[in-house]
Amino acid sequence: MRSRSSDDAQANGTAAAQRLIIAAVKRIPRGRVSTYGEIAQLAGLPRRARLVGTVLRQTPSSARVPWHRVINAAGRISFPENSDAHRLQRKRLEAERVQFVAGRVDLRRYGWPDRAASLDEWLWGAALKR
DNA sequence: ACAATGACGCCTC
DNA sequence: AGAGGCGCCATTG
Repeated sequence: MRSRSSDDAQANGTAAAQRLIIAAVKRIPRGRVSTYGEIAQLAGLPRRARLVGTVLRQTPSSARVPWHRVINAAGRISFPENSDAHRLQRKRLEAERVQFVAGRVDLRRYGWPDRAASLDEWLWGAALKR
């Protein structure tokens, strides 16, 4: 009985971290995106943004994890523009109606969870903005 | 065991 | 706004 419940507490050992990260990514709603850092935060692993990428990289496509909904804090896809991975991710996001403007996704609009940088702007948004 | 790498992020210029 | 520098930290060589 490998009582690894103690590991889970800290989620230091990567096995536990991996589980937590995958679970967080699965929560991202269709048509929305999240960032590596945000997912790490949600998984209870602050400061481990890079680990999120590492875990996703090691996760086989058969796991059916919506990895394409994870982008970087700049609102950009973290794969080289001219790579197949980049094109695939962008294609999948656009298929979910996530819009790209100048190769970038507006996190205020598609970001998940809702990041009301300014509750005021979220409430009054368009109205104030003009 | 040590050094390099990277699906990152934040702070400065 | 964009680019560079540095911190973070698990994985790789």
